[in-house]
Amino acid sequence: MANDSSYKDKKVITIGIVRDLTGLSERQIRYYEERKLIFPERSPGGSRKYSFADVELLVEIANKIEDGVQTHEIRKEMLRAQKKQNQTDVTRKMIQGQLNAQFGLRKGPSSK
Amino acid sequence: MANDSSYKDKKVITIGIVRDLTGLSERQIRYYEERKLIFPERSPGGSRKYSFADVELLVEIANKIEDGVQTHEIRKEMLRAQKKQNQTDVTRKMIQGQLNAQFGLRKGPSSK
DNA sequence: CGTGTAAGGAATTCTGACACG
DNA sequence: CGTGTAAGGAATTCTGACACG
Repeated sequence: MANDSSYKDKKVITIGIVRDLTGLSERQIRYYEERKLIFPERSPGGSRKYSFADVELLVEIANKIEDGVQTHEIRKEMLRAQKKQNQTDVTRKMIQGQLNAQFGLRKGPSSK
Repeated sequence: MANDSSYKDKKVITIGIVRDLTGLSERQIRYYEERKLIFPERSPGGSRKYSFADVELLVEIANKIEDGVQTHEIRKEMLRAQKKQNQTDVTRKMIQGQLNAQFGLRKGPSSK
C-alpha cells in the first residue's frame, strides 16, 4: 500500500555527482538549498546526499530560473503543488475509509 | 526497444554510501572488485562510483562468502549466468529477425 | 583466502565571505 | 538576486603493504 520507495527517492548521491548529472555548479546546487527549494540529507561528516528525484527537481528549478522566475516564486509554486498533493492524499484516504466502512474490504478482523 | 537504463544501473554512489547501504567494510567492497566480482566506474579523480544494482550484487556476494563460497567460485557462477543471459539475448534477436523476415513487422520502409 | 589496520597523499566537500550587477 | 571565486579546514577516498590465519 506504501509507495515504491525504491531507488528514485533514496538519498545516496554526493554533490559532485549531482554536478556532473545536472551540469549545474556546486554553488548553484547549494544556493537552491539555501532558498529552500531542495532538501538533501547529510552524511555523519556533513556531506550532502541527494536522490535521483532531487536531481530531476534541480534541473526543473534551473530551467525556471533561466526563464527569469525567482527562487521565491519557485518556492511558492512548489508549496502549492505540495498542498494539492496533500489534499489528493487526504481525499483518497477519506474515500478509502468510506469504502471500508460500507463494505469492510480487507484488513477486517479476519481470524480469531 | 532498449532497456530501462533509468536509475538502477547508473553509477552514482560513492563507496562510503555503499558501505552504509550494505553494511560491508570498504575493504571488502574493494576486495570484491580486485577479484573481478564488481565493476564500479571512476570519477575523474579516481573515486569509485557504484549503481544500485551493484549494491544489490554486493549483498549477494557477501552472502555467498558467508556460506563459504570462494570468490573464484562466485566469479565462475557469475560468468555462467552472464553467458546464459547472452544466449537468451541472441535467441530473442534471432527469433525477432525471423519474424521480421517472414512478416516484415514495423521498421520496414514505411513512407517515401 | 578474506579481512583489518596504520600510513601518507590526493580528491572531495564544507562554510563564510567578498565581488558583481 | 543569482552566481563565481579564493581560503582554510575537515571528511572522504585511494593505493600498497603488513598482519593473521
